[in-house]
Amino acid sequence: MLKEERQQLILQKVNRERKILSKDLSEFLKVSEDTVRRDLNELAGKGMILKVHGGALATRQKIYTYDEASISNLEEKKTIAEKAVSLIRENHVIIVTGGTTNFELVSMIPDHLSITVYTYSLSIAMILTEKPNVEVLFIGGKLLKNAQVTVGIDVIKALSQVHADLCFLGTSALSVTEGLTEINYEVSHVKKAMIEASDNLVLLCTEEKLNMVERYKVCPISRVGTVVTSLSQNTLKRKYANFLATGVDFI
Amino acid sequence: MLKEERQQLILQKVNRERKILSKDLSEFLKVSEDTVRRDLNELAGKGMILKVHGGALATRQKIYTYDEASISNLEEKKTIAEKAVSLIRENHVIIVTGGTTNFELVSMIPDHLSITVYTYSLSIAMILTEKPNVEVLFIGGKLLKNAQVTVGIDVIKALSQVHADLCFLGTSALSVTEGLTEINYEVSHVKKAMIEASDNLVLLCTEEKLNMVERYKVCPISRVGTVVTSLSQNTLKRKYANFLATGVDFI
DNA sequence: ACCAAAAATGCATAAAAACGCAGAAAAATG
DNA sequence: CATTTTTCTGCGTTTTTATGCATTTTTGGT
Repeated sequence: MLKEERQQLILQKVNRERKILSKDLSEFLKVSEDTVRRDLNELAGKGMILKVHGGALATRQKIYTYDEASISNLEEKKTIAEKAVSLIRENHVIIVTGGTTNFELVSMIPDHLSITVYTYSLSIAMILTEKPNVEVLFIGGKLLKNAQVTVGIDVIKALSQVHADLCFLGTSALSVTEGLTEINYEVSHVKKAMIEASDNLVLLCTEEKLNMVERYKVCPISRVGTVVTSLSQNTLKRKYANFLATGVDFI
Repeated sequence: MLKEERQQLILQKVNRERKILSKDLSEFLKVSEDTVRRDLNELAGKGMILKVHGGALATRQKIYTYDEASISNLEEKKTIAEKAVSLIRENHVIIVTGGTTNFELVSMIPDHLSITVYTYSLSIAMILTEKPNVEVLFIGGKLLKNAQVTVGIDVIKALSQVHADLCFLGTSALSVTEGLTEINYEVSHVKKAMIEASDNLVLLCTEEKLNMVERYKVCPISRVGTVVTSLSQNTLKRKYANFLATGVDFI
């Protein structure tokens, strides 16, 4: 690997994750920590990163992909993503919505895994360009500016032509009685279409979304195949027995 | 093999594979590494590649963020973008391809301007989410990972339903005899469809792309409405009279 | 203040680049 | 057409660069 190539990778990783350890870089790039340090020194010399003891920090503040430092409950979301990624099998066709939990999910897809991903989120698509064996199909339509996802009739029509094994939905709110609900009207329709297009529905759900209800209905809880949370089975039994009683698979 | 011929091959290979080793080039071209290095030095002198220890990298990198530091010929591109943005009128429907020059163009769209933009580039779409009065329609399809644009039959089909006032195309290569040509086969097809969908074709073209030819034909020069360069009319007359003779409007 | 981890330093080695040169080929010149 | 000049290319030599390892120094936490 060329030195500049390596430095580009470092820069990319630092800017994405806000911070990075020399040790991790050394392992990731398969070079000695010495070399990593030299690279970090050069990049820091150009002001492209901030070198600190043990690694480096990003200097750039404005980034368009998600900035992990600004994701709330990052650890919880990483736990969820880790569980969720284990549901994906070689050659699967999956649909992924937007949101920070799904962002962690696609970041964790291993390099060797060959799958096809449909998505309507710009940031998710960007991350996926780095996965060598993932075929990405972007669902076009009207761009919703705040969420950076496409919506509208074009999206629904495109989804009607799709057949996926799994659908990973970010969750706005989940309740036993109202099922899955959504803040945004247009997004609720797109999610319905995504569910229609998939054999199996997986919800990525942080604890704060449980027992919540939003304005627009997406689907009843019976339609959900699997809910992925960061909670242990014990905690679930203790605090969320009402969900377990619905028969939906919680992992 | 002619020197020029060899350098064309190098350029192609670098742009296609993003990086290349001198050693591999030497073997591939059946010349000494010395000669390869001399070629790389010449190309790097013209800013067409980035020469590094062990080989070379493409100057055209992925744009993840609005990181102006990594854009080559930034000033030239800003000049071009400034001229180009003045062609846009209130309520226009425009199509924009990818590339760094278009990136500058959309960045310069004033906040008050109400227009509709079709694009197939993730980075362009991301920038446009910041423009309050721009309606963005993203053209979905298979994602080309290095360029971060969508291609394929879905893109062509979607474009067949579009009617735009203006089409701003980034330019890979422009010559009087071969017209507009493109490095990537799939992109060449998408560009054809974009041209079909528009009343008026505008090329954003840095000087280094003039009198160059790539493998895949997009359209003859007669189909081009306006070419936007950073050059003055005087310079154009002096150095590029052959283009002016075609009757195409150069600004 | 002590200790483990991280960083700097010096050194060795291999790879790549630069340099100078020479011969062959191509282009220019009279 | 002959010959002079220029360009192109490869080779041997020297210089520079990149990288890892061993050793010493610094740092930050407890």
